[in-house]
Amino acid sequence: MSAHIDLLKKYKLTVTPQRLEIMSILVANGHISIDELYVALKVNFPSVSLATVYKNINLMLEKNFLFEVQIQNKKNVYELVKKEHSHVVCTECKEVLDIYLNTEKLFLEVTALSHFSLKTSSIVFNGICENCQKVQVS
Amino acid sequence: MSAHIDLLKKYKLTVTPQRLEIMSILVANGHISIDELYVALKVNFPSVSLATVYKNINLMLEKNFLFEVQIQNKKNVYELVKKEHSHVVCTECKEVLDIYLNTEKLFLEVTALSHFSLKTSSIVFNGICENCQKVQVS
DNA sequence: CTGACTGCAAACGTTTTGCACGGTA
DNA sequence: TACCGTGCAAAACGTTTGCAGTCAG
Repeated sequence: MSAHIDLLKKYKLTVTPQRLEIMSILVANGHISIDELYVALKVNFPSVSLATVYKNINLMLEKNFLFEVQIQNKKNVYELVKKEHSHVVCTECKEVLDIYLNTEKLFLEVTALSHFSLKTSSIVFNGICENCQKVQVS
Repeated sequence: MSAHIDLLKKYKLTVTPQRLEIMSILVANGHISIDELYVALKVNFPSVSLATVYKNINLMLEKNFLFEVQIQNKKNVYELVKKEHSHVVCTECKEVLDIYLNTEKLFLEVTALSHFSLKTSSIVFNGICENCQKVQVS
């Protein structure tokens, strides 16, 4: 897809087949861990190395092309940078959901309390998703 | 301090000199990384091993005696479990501040949007603290 | 053609493990 | 005394690095 090519160029990243595949996998999955990405990449690039995955992830993080989400009791996951948002994680099945909150008031409150000049936030809620709630009842 | 002894017992942790010292360090520092804790422990226990630090931290996390705070571009820090709260981190000097927010409305909003049964939240704000703001201006 | 990316293997830092010894209850 | 914790050394694990060959621009 040429949209992927344009996006890579916009972020000053050389276009390689591996990178395009990484992008497709990210778009398809939303969030993905290093391991999962490596396994998924192997489908079409059987000889890809883990070093390549790490090098790309790190480069993409530096260029602010990717965002890293840290989750309790779970490996970090990575997603394409988009509008700032929060995450909800199921402690049972580990599913990660994007959630768009209006954090304006929260930022004001924290600024007033801390006197920090705030830049970003990392907000993760932990709970049990609808599906896993049903499983527990039955 | 016997309060520390009682607290360890409450969490079903055997009382040892090393653990009491870990608690004192935690109380004195608020939040601390593994390395910092190891260095601080060595002051009074020069022969303490890093393995002991890890074993204690992991045990205390399991017993919900300690809480792990994950911070972007910084090593994890650990704190004694207390009332749920959020954190503000200075991206310059890496200072970590506790902050008590009323997150009730936020929980309701997220519940409505996600249909998760929420348990906990992990909220970290990143910005520049008062001191570092002054430094930048001058 | 030049610089950047890939894949491999080795190196590195962090965390975990097994074991013998010593301390706690 | 029986169990648990400590310290040491080795092992395991995840991540990074250097290099030679290849690809992108």
